[in-house]
Amino acid sequence: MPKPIDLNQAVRQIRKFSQENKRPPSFDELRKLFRYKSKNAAFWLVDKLIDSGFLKKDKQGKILFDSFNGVRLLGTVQAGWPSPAEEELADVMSLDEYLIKHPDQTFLIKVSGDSMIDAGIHAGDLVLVERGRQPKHQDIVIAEVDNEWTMKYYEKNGKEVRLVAANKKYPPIKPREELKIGGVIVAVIRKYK
Amino acid sequence: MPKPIDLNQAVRQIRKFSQENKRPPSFDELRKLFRYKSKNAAFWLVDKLIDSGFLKKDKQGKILFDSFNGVRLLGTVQAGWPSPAEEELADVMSLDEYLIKHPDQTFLIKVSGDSMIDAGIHAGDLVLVERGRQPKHQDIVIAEVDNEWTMKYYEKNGKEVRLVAANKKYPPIKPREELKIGGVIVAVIRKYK
DNA sequence: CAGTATATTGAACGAACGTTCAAATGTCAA
DNA sequence: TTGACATTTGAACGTTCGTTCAATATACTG
Repeated sequence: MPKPIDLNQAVRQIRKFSQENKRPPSFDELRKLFRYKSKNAAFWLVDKLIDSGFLKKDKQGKILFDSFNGVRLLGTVQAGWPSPAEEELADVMSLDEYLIKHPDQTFLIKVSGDSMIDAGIHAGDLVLVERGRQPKHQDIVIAEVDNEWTMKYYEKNGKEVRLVAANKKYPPIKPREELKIGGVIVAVIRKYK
Repeated sequence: MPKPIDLNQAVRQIRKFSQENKRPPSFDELRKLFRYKSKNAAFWLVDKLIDSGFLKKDKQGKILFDSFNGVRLLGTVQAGWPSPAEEELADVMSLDEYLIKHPDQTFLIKVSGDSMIDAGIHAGDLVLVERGRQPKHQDIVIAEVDNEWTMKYYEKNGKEVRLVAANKKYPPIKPREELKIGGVIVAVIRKYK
């Protein structure tokens, strides 16, 4: 038999194509990518990748790449750096899909101020905010207090609701009238450099 | 003239299709999506969206959606909640593309331990690590110290290199021999719930 | 060496693709 | 009412699409 093909590398090439073109390749584009002379060789390759669970096809037979935008998810810091073999097997995860469940109701907002500093949320961080969701006890919310918007812990004991900053400088707030909640923080993102 | 179409809503529908199908729609799929009877109506719509800068086409004429995975990027927390008009105009940003410049060299690792707690990096957070990059002064790196991998600040004064934890509990380390750097932290991600 | 499973070629098919053109529709202003 | 313009229809074109089939090449096994 001819030399067996490296499925992992094939997937990587297809992922690269998809990232660059923002869409999965067609079979003829795959033929060029792998330097086949026949389109059917690509067809055959894709079938093999599907059998191995790397790819899918949609109803029209087009290649469906579940998460061509993403990073490999490895173990923990302590585990240190994995071997190349482990790297290959790592799951690829799209941060967008992982963090954003409801794209229409989710926004990215830059943090200013230090009211949540003890929760590890610094000025300059980005927070993913989902609006229109009912906050639960100890969720971090964006709320309007005295005509100003801030981030606070949402604390509910029985019927009493308090807004608590993660910073001793700021006292807890018991909203007297209606409580305006802009949204619930679902994630924090800090980018360096 | 017939009633003008809502470009913003059109873009939103196309984005939704792209998210669900992991690829941009074809013109015939657009026809169905907008309930046109002629494929050319969709063609015309796309032309208009391109003129307005919402879309592009690639060399093959296929619809190219720059970031159909993404969130709308709004202002700051203090600015509070924007009006619907502002929401429409907000830039859509893909977290994957924003955070990951070199997909092949970037990994997601779960943080254990508290060595970087004062830098707002908690146990359970995810860090994006880029390998094979030369760390600069004050970068956060993953390094091997005494056969253990940890996160530390990389500090370089002249020729002397130190690894400093963001936690007073741990003393700075001056590596005696070679210094094994696993990678440089480019982002921190914390997901709630 | 022959046998066999894997891998690749080449040609062909109907369907879906992006694109074009001419014609028809609706709606507002004059 | 009419003219001007924006939108939609419908049909047609060459091209690329996913898929199929038969034939061939490759490299390991017995």
